[in-house]
Amino acid sequence: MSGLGASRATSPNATSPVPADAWRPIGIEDLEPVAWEALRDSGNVAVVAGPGAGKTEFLAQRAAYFLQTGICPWPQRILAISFKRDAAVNLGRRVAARVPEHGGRFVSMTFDAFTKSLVDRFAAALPADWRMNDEYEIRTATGVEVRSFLNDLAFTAPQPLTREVARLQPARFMTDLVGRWRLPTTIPIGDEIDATSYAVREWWRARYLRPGRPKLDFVMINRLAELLVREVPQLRRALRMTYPWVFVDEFQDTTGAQFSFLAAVFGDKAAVTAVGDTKQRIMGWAGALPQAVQRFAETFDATSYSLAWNFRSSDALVELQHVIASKLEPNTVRATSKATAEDGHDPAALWTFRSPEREATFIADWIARDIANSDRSPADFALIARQKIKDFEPLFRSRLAAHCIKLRNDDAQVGKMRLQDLLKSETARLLMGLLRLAQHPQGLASIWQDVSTTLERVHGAADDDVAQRRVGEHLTQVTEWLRTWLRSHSPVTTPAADVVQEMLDLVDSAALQRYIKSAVPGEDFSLVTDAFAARLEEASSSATNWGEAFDEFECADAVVLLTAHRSKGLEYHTVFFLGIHERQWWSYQNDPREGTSTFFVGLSRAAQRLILTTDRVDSTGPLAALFAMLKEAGVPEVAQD
DNA sequence: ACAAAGTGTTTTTTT
DNA sequence: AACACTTTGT
Repeated sequence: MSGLGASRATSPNATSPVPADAWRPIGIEDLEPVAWEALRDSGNVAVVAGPGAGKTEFLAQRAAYFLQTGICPWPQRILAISFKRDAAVNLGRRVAARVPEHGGRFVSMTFDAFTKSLVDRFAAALPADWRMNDEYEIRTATGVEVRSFLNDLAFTAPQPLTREVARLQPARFMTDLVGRWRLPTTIPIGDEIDATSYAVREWWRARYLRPGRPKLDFVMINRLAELLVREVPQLRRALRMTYPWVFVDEFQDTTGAQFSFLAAVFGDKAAVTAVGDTKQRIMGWAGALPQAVQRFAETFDATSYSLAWNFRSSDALVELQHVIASKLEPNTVRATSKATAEDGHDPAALWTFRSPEREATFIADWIARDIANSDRSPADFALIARQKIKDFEPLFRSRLAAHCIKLRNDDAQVGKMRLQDLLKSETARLLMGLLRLAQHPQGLASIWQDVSTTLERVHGAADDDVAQRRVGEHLTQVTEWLRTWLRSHSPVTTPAADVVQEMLDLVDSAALQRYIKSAVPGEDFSLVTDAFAARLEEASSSATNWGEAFDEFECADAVVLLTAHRSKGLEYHTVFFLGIHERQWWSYQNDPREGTSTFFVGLSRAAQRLILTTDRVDSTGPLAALFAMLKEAGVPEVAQD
């Protein structure tokens, strides 16, 4: 079997292996002693690591170690699985930068991309009862669809099951029931044992096992992939041979379906490295297993390692984080801060305000003053809230604008996308790169590099000098044309859609679309270009020149406003955690564990300063536990009115 | 026609 | 908890 990986591997004699004990980390000073142990452990490994421990960096170094020492010899590969596309791309890039000569043997993709690729390639090998009669379509069932399905089923279910079927929870149906149901090789007719199996089988009948196009969502694709690897031993063997090493990032977010898939493919014979932090599990409502990391260690008989260094936060903030971490996991070891401590300011405070307006004004003034008195820039500050980011945006935008400081709402809806996703998409990066090159007459080397690398891939010129030169010349021309075009069009009067169209006319947009489809599957080309146009329209409406419009589009140097969920994995010098009150944290009492984790994730983004805000410190209300933790950590309360 | 009562949503990922 | 939206009752 060939071509299981996404990219081609480099030839075997590109480099000679480095002896294992002579190997040194690349691009970083050193690793902590426990990380060294975990890195050298070639079995199943569970790495537990808190905020700022450098989980992704650890995986990148472990990959470099395996590839350079020949522990993972050519042509074998490492498979890295992440949950978010963005995380998969970041990890892939990091490894490619560390070990370019082996980059092709590090395959980094999302869980869903991996399972879908298996179903797409090997659907013909599915057992007869599960064979697809037509091309499937991806349709995620809405809550309403699931609810009405279960409602109807309660009436049609056989007598002894009706009561139980009626009691099934629609919200948990897909993740917990469909997700954990292993598809039987042959579908039994009648004789249902229990309500769950009956309901799930009927779900498959209604969406998949029926005439017409099957409707699948990612949970169902996962189940088909699990059935494939369970039923087709050759496929299982091929996967294990191709990928003797498997990395899974953010393991605490693993769902039941994903866990059982991993066990089915790599349960033995492959060495799986799971990295995660149970204390940062904030996706439980989306089906994340409660004890995924612990279960992994047990099921895969993995050796556990706990990283204890924190490269992000000052010692005082690590101490504060430890108080909350201990509530989530009583045996947590206090991390050691490896961040350079700054002095001159208090590490943490809880501010109370009488009104949202006063809060926004005070904080905007405070940020402006802090920037004026330091070498910090707006991008060093983040405003984090639990939810309803929309409510904060106008207030803070206007107050910050008074000091000429921009605000970027990463949670904002742009067309059919979120701003954070748009700014990170491959297509948007390329389009903005082209505009920037056209804008700057002398050109920016890094942007040129970025754009031309992408265009080389678009035109399949990666290993061909002549074709590369042609792409380079073409880019010079495109840049010139675009520059002339922009000169003759004003940002205020030109519809942004025309700018996008002009660019797509200048580059080979068909080739670009094909490239995007193969390189970043899941990135919907027209969705991104529409969102790009919408954002550019907004950004250019008040701009006096194109440069200003592009700055406004990217908002690279701006105070960032985002949800605690969206802030996961990010860090800022100063974090304002807004709205520690019941209106934002109404769901806290439904699930205090997950609520505390969300709190922990948000506040652990801060490197040097953390300021929490509320309207009233209510030490007896529903959020008493949160305020008590802050009190225990010695966070001073300051009434700012 | 309008008010009262009921329901859904909020945090979000994946091709 | 608080809001937006829909259904029901007079």
